[in-house]
Amino acid sequence: MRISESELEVMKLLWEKSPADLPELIERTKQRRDWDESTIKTLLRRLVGKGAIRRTGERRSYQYTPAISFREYRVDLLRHVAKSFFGSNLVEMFCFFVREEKLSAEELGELEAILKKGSENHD
Amino acid sequence: MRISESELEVMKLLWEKSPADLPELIERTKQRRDWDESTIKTLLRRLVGKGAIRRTGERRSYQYTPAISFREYRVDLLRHVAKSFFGSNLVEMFCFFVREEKLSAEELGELEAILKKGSENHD
DNA sequence: TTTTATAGATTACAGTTGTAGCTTACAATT
DNA sequence: AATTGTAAGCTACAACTGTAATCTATAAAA
Repeated sequence: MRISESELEVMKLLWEKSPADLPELIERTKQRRDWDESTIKTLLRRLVGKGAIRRTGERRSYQYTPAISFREYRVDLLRHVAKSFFGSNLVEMFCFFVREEKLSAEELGELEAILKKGSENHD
Repeated sequence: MRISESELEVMKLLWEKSPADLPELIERTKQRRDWDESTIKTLLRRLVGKGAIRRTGERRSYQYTPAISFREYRVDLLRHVAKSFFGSNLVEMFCFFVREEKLSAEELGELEAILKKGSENHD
């Protein structure tokens, strides 16, 4: 189930806060994109069609909720990237990142701390 | 300059080895995708049009070469993902990854080593 | 009860993508 | 010189995307 760029914008609104109804989504969209209301309606409809969001409640006041969580989505996305561009090798992807992104000393420190905490959960 | 999924397949061939000419690309594509030769020609044409690959040499034996390196492409991609899904916060993206991917102890060790080496380049 | 505002449905339309067929020009072969 | 194989060019066409206008039904307002 592929979610397009524009559709993602709507998903993000819902991930930030849901359920939400149309007026609310229209309102919150205005803060970031200059879309006509129709556009939002179309995107909602397509997302419901794709099964990416669920619609509940009564006609005229439907509530929209994401059907996949932000967490899931991000996990899948990173896995896809890892698979598609790093031969599924997560470590390689990390290395690449550290190497290319020239993280600051603080950032590197933070990461080390994270890793340390991570290892504690193992033997 | 957006490169589509199918186009990426062709880019990957070229990133692995280039310059390459059409017969070679057709041959190498057969190993992974069941595409008609026409499809490859179309994708090449579109990629040249988009400026993603360069064409040199004589008509009838053009050589194709990527115009962006694999490295650049991956950097841009990861930055895009970081920006679009982690508020541009690379560290957060890493954390998420470490947290969600349940890396093995060895992998975590590797990463720590990498980070350590990374910090050495800083003061 | 009539009017009005509007959520949601339907239709639109150009650009992109996935996938491929048909045409042309020319280098190599006969 | 005639034939042929095939890069490269041109055309095709349906599905998906980005973006929106128009229509319809109904809850709220007057």
